[in-house]
Amino acid sequence: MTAQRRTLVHWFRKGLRVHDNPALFQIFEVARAAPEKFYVRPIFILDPGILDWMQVGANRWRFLQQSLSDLDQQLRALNTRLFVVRGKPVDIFPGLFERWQVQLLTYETDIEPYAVLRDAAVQQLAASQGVKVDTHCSHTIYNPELVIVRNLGKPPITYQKFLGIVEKLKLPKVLNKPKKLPDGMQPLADSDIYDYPTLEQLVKRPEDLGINKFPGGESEALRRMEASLADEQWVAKFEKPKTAPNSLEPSTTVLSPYLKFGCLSARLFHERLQEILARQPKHSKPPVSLVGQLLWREFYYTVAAAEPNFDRMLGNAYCLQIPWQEQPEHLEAWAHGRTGYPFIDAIMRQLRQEGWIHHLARHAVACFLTRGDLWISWEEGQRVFEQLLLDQDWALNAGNWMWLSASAFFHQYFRVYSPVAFGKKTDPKGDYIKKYVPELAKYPAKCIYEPWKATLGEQRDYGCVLGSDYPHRIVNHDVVHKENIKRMSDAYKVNREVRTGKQEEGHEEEEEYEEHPTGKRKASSKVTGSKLKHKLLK
DNA sequence: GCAGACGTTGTGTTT
DNA sequence: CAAACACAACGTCTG
Repeated sequence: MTAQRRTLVHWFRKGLRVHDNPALFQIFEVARAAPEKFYVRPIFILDPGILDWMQVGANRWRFLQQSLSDLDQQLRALNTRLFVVRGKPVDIFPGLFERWQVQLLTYETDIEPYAVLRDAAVQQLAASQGVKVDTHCSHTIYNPELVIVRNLGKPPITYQKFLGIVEKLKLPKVLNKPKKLPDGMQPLADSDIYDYPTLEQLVKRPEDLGINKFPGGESEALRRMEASLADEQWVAKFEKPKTAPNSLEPSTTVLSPYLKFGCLSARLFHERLQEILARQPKHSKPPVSLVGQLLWREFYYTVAAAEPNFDRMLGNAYCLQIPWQEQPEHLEAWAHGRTGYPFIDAIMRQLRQEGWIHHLARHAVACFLTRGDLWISWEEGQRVFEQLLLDQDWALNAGNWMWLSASAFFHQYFRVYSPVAFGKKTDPKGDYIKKYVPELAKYPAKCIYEPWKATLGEQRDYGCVLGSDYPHRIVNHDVVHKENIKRMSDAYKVNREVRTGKQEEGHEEEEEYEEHPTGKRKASSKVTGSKLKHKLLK
């Protein structure tokens, strides 16, 4: 072993891939230019600090484990391997920099507040130890910071405005995977302490694991992308609102979990889509097209990059202040698929079992939890999704919850999804319900979406009596959704008054607002300022 | 400052 | 059976 060799480190966080990975690519380029001078160590840090920041359910732990296993395989094919290190980055790096004689550290940038703080601290450590750090923006097609600059310092808050900005930006050059390293660049003396974790090490509650319908990893991501792209007619015609939320097999690509972890490059997927569309003169367009779906992701990343409180109502510049109420029993019923609304319950059970539900299914259950029926804060729903979704993504989860609760980006709060009617359009017989709420399997089409319409005798015949075999509905949608529209109207009025500083005609006593606990997350100092503003709402 | 157009994905009834 | 409309009416952007 040559003692003088310095080490080149690429730090994987998201971006768990070797294709189109500029920060990894850079390490390989530098290494190949002077193979006798360097060792190469691609690392992943199992950071226990992440658990203060977010909840990760068993299915997503498994997805991560599979992604790391695949990543190690990809790297070994390139004549290196994955080095997994356990601990907090700020505790680990000083020792690694020293022991490995690190010369260069590269990583992909991330806009999530936890990552921003973490990375700033690591940058500082690196600087103090003379380690050069290079970062690359490759998780999104467009750099959120650049989009904000091009919109004169503020993120665009409508999709159309966002489109107008990014249409003028140039597209990134998509990279292949790097060429194999020459022999001898892998340090020899490493034991198995850097092996990627086993399933048993990561999944603390194996009883929570559902079927492994969407295995993690770059190989599976690319396979899945190719499968989706194979039917070019389908790609060209794709319109998201026309796909079914309750088909038994997904009606969309299910590439979201792979994009979330960066097993698939959004930039590569975008490029491949553009190639196909160039051959298909008649094709759908954003916001409904497949490219449009990628751009929704970019949109939320851009706005979220400008607001550290993007996942909260308080102190969030984009979020309307709405007096949601704490209702633990209703929340619990919703989260576990026991609302008594079969369509809602089927969706929530599919989510818990499989870790993925269709976008429109998310609409239905999110509307139901918040402005539609239960009047519970979108933050509560966000937390449940955060735990259960394979594709959980900080910016997208928060952004979509604000959208659905009409707290930001979407404002037509009087458009309420019916937990009965919405699903019937694409699954009139209720096959989807029968799969995920099997106790209702014998219910006929005429009442499977509204089992309370069956008489007690019929319920016995169908082998499922409400109140004992399946819950009574916890609210009456026809009644509460109208009350909630009124509440939304009142809340919007108060927000307008705060915004304009004027009181409107016919102003009446406002509902008392009780602050609800925000869980583990500590309120940052930024919250305080807007709490003042929030007081004004009373 | 203001009117009008527009906004990925509502429902239920009428024509 | 698809399209149009009422429902009661939001915020953002543009000219």
